Amino acid sequence: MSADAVSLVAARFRVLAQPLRLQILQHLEDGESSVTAVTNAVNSTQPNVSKHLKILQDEGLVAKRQEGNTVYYKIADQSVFELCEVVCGSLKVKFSERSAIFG
Amino acid sequence: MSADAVSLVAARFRVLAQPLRLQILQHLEDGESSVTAVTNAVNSTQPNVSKHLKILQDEGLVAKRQEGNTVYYKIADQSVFELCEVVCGSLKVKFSERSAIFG
DNA sequence: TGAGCATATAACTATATCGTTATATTGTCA
DNA sequence: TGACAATATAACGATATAGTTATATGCTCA
Repeated sequence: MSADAVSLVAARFRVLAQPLRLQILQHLEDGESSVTAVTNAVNSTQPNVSKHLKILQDEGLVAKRQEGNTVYYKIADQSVFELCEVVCGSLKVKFSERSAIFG
Repeated sequence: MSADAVSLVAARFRVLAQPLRLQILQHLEDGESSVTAVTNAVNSTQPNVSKHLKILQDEGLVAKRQEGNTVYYKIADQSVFELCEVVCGSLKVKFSERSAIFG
């Protein structure tokens, strides 16, 4: 993998390296949702959620659709959930190994 | 996924969200390597590489072995490469879609 | 048209992270 | 033992990011 490719991969990971953004993605997994609905679901403020949604959109992970004056966001890239599953599997191993150290 | 789990998953992504750390992992994919060898391979400084290796080890992604006064690191979690492949596939789609916008 | 709602943006603060330089630690070997 | 080599740690400066508050934009409907 070239240095440029490595940077882009790192950038993708950085977008995912935020608990709130993961929560937003998790919420959107249930289907498209307005900004207000997302805000309530993740228990944050509207401007903060709006900013995070923009970051997710720039990365191509979500897409938006406007209807009247409300904007609906939805998942645009299912790979996110595949990534989370791989990480969860790895973390499960990691912590069970460390737990085993104490018998 | 619980809020605690989300935080741990985000932390894993954060560790991977660093070009230099990805380069280090990429180098270690070829087999175990001393700190000096890694330092040369990724073209950085010894203290910087040492610090990044510690972060990778704390996350369980690499393991170390000491022999004399040189320390050898190796990959301890192959899931890293699976993650990179998934991301690469996703980025390929993302950029080809954006490229298509311009015909 | 103008009031009100939904969303986006701007400005700011606080915190975290990267890389560097300097130094400590630990092991080898003459 | 003492000098040197390999690695780790400490301290620091610079940059980036998250969250907040305030405000702007844009749509709807009375």
